[in-house]
This record gives sequence, C-alpha cells and structure tokens, in this order.
Amino acid sequence: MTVVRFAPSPTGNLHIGGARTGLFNWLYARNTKGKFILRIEDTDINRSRQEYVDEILGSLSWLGLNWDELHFQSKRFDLYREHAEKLVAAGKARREGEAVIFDIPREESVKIYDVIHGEIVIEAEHIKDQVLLKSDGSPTYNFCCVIDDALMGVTHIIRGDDHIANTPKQLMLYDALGFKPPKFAHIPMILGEDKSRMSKRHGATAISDYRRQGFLPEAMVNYLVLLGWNPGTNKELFTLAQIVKDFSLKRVNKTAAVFDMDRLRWMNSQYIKTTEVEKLTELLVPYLRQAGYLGQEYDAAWLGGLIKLYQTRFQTLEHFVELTGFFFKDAIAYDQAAVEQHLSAPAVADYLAALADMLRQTEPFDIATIEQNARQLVERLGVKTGDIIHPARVALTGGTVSPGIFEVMSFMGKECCVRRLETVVKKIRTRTQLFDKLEGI
RNA sequence: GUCCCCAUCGUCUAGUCUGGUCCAGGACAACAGAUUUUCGAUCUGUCGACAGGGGUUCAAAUCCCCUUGGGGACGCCA
Repeated sequence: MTVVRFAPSPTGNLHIGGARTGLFNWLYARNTKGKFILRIEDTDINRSRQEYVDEILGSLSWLGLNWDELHFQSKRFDLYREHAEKLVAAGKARREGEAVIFDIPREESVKIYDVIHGEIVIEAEHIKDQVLLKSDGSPTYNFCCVIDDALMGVTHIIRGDDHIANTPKQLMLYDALGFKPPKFAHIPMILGEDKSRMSKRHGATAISDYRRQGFLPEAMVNYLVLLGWNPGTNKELFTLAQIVKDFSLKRVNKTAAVFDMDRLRWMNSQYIKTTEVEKLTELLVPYLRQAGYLGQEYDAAWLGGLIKLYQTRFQTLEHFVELTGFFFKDAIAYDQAAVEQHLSAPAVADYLAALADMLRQTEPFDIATIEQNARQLVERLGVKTGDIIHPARVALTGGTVSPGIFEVMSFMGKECCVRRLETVVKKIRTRTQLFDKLEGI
C-alpha cells in the first residue's frame, strides 16, 4: 500500500504552494487507494503556534483533503533522541555538548532516483555534517523527517523541489539508521508574478485569504492541480473525483509555475456558473450579512432570483457583494462621470419623472410588465429607448453598469425605484449644477 | 561563492521518454467582430512561443554538448 504524507510546519498559514503539495499527496494516496498522513512538524517550539495548526487543518478540510492519520512531531521527541543515541553508539554521529551531529560519510556520492526528475547525483563533499539534536536537546527537521517517514511506512515523499538539496542528507540518514528509503517525487514550485518565490509581497498567499475572498474550494483545487499537472487532454474543468481518477505523478511537470490570479478568477467564475442557486445563497448570505445588507430574516426567493440574475457576472463571493450593493443600501454613491453623461440633458428630469409615474402605476411589478409599460412610455414621449434607460440606470444604480434595467427595477421594488427616481428628478430641477451632491438618495 | 533544478505564446500548458502526422494544439489575459438598453455572459476571429549556438540525423520543439537566462539550496528554521 502506498503511504504518503503532507508535513507542514505550523509557523504560518497554509499557503498556495503548501496546499498544492498537500493536494498532490492527497491525490496520489486516493488514486492508489493508499494512506494520506498529515504530520505537523512543530519541532521549533518557539515559532510553532496552535492557531496555525488550526488554520492549516481548517484550510485542508475546506479544500476537501481529508487525512487518515494526524501526528505531531512535538509528541515524538523521545523517539528522535533514542535514534540519535543509536547513531552515537554506532559511531555514526558525535556528541557536542547536548547536541548530536551526524558525520556525513565523506567518501560517498549520493544518487537520488526522483520519480519526476530522474537521477540526481550529489557529491558528499558538498554536504555539511548535520545537526541531529540541537543544544537544547530538540531534534532538527532532516532528522525527524527521516525517522517519521521510515517509522510511519511512507512509501512516496512528494514535496516541493526546494527540498532536493535535503534529499541526499536524508538518504544518508536512512542508510545510517538501516531504513529502506522511500521514493521521492519533487514537484515544481509555484512562483509569484515576478518569477520569484511566492511571498506576502505578491499579495494573498494563504488559502484562508482566498476562502475569505469567496473562492470556491472546488475552483481552488481545480486551479491548483493544473499548476504542474494535466491529464494530457484539453479538458480543464474537473470534479475532485475525476482528478483522483486521472491523477498520476508521471504527468507532473518539472517546471515552476507562475501563479495567475486572472486564471483563478476565471476558474472560480466557471464554478459559480454551475453551482445551484440554493448553494450559492447559502454561501453568499454570510457575506451579505457582514456587509450589513442582510438581517437574520431575508426573502430567500428574492435573493435567489438576484443571485441567478448575477450568476454569470460575479467571479467571487465578495465580488457579488460589490456588484449588488445598490440593491441593499439606502444611500448609493453616484459615479460622477455617469451623472454628467446621462443626467445632464435638460429633458432628463421630465423623462425620469414620467418613468416614475409609470412605475407607480405598474402592476404587477414584474419584469415583463415593467418592460411593456416602459416601451409604451418611450413611444408616447417620442424618444429613443436609450434616452430613458440610460438615465434610469444611473438614477437607480449610481452607475452605468448593471444587468438589464427592467430586471433591476423589478428586483429593486416599486417603492425604491420611484423614490430614487423622484429624488433624482428633484435634485436635477432644483440644483441643476450640483450633480456631485447626488448622494444619499 | 559552491552545489542542484529548470527552459514551448505575457501566463497555465499539450507535444519531448518512443525524432517525421507540429510552418507547434488548447486555456487565461489582450484585442476585434457578432449579440445587447449599458456591463457581463456567450459565439466567432486576431495577436502571440519551441532562449541562443553547435552537433547527431535523410529529418530535431523532440537526442547530445556549450552558452545564456530563471529558480532553489547551502541554519542548532522547516
């Protein structure tokens, strides 16, 4: 049985690169019906924090990466010390005070047979002797890693290729300890836009940041897996189950990939489009509440309709909140350029006043009826449709961008539409030069 | 500085192992057109790459070498 592990250290959040490493391990385990071990590498007591453990576990769960075993290295110190003693006793390591140092066998060169890279040879002369136990008695990464992987029966180590340089050291430890080494698969790194290692200055790096912004876990996983792997077809959108079925280490790239936010957003919009409205509602409600747009009670049918109206227009859950603000807020902000472009013609006030009257008498206040009445109004006034629609859009939404205006009116409700239109009319008529004060309607 | 990894459109990539079907395919982005009451979505199209140089071969994106470029590692961090 294949056994893999993902071994994050709780000194920070689960970031994009770590998540992808975890994902590849998980996929490999599920594809081969093997075991996926989650091992928290918290040997650095000073930098490890419980909140990061929680954050990492939370992010992995959110992505849907369930683990079969969970271990903490901080609970295994005795085990590491025991093995260090053995190495000292065997003359393969030496004591320096409390510390134990591994003597790298000098005469050897180390060959790594990497599943992705093939053979990599490193001469022993380039490797320094390795600290196994620090002066405070705590074990080091390379040492714990080897002991745990060996004792936990890990068959494949899938990790970032920034670990290639650690591999010969670990291989020598496997040999010294008498353990059978696992197979290694070093996957390419994920880079920032400037092709350097992803870091905070590249923007959001934590999975939880993306979750907060309203990316869907399915989209995140789909995007991440395509960074360094593909099924060899032109297909790009997969369910997790499909990826599990198709995944193989053989099709993993060697080349580092640049993280592309545009593509992630596109990917997310693909999933939003195909997610049921009920599910989207459930996801969106907390965001709307946080924005103060929704109370405990809300009209689910109305909100569902609004979500449907916007389903092809929003790329993240936060984006939906941004786009639909004018449906929820009492005071909307008017875009200055839009006001000048569409509300400055002398006749506009009359048109909007007529529109407000018409809307007041429209019953039922549904899309078809509103449109029908609006078309009649346009005819009666002898104007072009756009002469009414564009000013109306600015008056009702504050800007020039929205879904179809009749849909907007219907969802906004008669009372709100009439109020906004009449307020704008009044402002135009009384304060012709003061369009910039058109706030708080 | 030393060692290691990598190298196809701006980005993610297919093709490289098993050379010919590739004057290099798909997707994101960009741009243009269609559609539309605006935007978006959608459809159609355009732009756009085998880093350079040597080999090997009848034939090279594919194999070999060098150069260049990029990345990573050289912690009593993980």
